[in-house]
Amino acid sequence: ENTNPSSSGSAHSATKEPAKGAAPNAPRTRKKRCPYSKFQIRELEREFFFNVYINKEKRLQLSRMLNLTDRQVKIWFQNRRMKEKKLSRDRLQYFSGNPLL
Amino acid sequence: AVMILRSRFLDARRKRRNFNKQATEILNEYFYSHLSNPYPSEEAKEELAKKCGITVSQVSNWFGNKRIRYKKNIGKFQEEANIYAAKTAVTATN
DNA sequence: GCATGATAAATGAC
DNA sequence: GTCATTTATCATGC
Repeated sequence: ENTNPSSSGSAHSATKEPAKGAAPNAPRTRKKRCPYSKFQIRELEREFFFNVYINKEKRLQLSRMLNLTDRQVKIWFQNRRMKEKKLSRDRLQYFSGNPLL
Repeated sequence: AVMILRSRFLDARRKRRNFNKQATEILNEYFYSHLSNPYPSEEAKEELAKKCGITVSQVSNWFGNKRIRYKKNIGKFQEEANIYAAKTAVTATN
């Protein structure tokens, strides 16, 4: 259910989207947000369960397996850590501010 | 009982509810009276959250959505912009 | 049928 | 690295 746009002809183009060498005035178009597939999420979550911080090696391995760039996996773990922190904050606020139990 | 509360908490997003009119009023007042820089500080967010009866995260979400949706279609918000501009102008003169 | 609140990718400040 | 944010997308309200 996820046709990755990064696989435009080659799945091994390592980590960059804008060509830096040629164009000096690069408009630097922001990469469009593309939701990840269920399979990609499952694998990312699985690794996140084992360690919130991922190694560089495992990161490269995961990125190849999921057809994502190394940068995308890194960003995903950063956002996932922020999500976990927010969930903890909301949990705390929810269970402390209300007279339940 | 705890499980019910917990499950309801976990998918709280799935069942979003609109803010009451008073809260939206307060948020819009702040937004249009700071239209040149609609970025409330952390303290301002906490105060808005308290006055609106919502969380700080909800205040951040509201301003994030409001900023981009306003920027994307200023014309659509022109009417309510004038309303709140007049409202804040009245309160400023009083 | 869009308006609206919350979340998911992606960027940039620091 | 964290973290506020931008942006698109999701899910719901009405």
